[in-house]
Amino acid sequence: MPELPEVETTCAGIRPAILNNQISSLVIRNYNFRWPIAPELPVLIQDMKVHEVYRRAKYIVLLLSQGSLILHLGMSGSLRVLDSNIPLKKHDHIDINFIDGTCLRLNDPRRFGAVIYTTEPIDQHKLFQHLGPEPLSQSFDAEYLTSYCRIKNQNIKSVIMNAQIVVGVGNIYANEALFLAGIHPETPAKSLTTKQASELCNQIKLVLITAIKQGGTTLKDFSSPDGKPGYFSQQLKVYGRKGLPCVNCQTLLQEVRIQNRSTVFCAACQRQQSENN
DNA sequence: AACGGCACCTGGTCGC
DNA sequence: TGCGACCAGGTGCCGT
Repeated sequence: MPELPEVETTCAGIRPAILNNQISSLVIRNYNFRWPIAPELPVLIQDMKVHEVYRRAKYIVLLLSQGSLILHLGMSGSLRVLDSNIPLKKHDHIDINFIDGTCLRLNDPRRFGAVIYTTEPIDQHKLFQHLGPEPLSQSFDAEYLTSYCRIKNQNIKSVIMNAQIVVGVGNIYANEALFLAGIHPETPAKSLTTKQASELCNQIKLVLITAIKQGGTTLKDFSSPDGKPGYFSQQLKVYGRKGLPCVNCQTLLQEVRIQNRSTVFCAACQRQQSENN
């Protein structure tokens, strides 16, 4: 479910309810996430105040009075802000309760997500220290992307999905950005022209910004913390459209698997390059 | 060192 | 209708 725009939407949705709020209790109904949740976590964060709520890559970070709580939604996680007396749904595994009666409830059917407490500075945490720049930051630009393309023996899709190079570009938006930039996903990164890298960089930013404005992409059952769906799915041009006509040229869209992920493209609009730069 | 593939889970869909 | 096979938005880690 959640790629960067979904996490951003979630972050913005929960912030007003929990910023400067004080945690009264933590209820864990299932400890078995990607990494087992520390049994002492409720004691550790009880009575702490939330001083900041922000996103880094696809992680949501709650900066507390002491230390930070790191949340990751994995493939199927979602957070809702509600009253703590609202009945539980299936897979509601964790409640963070606040003194004003607010409850931040984590639902995650597949439990690929994570809940981690750390007292380290976030950037030094093991999960964060090798992360590349944010795609919407100025440090992610054509020159930067080109420099990585030159040294990687991989196709371009794998490069833009590599979190050490740039964070937050998941499968859906990788597919979309490559289509919008007119680049075949299997193009060797090394053969990208400067112009193509520049176009790709711009389209990655554009598609993410557009999706954030629309509240993310609703596939299956993603919804933001207030329960509203995202509307970006209506604008997907290639993802999930294998065999359907290209929105530009009507050529039937093809699918290949890259790193075992569904990769849909238009063979006419995204031609493999035969000549190098 | 760098890369490809696996693993972690549940649930939805598709074909028989 | 039922059952099994297969697929899904992420990503750290393992083996090669």
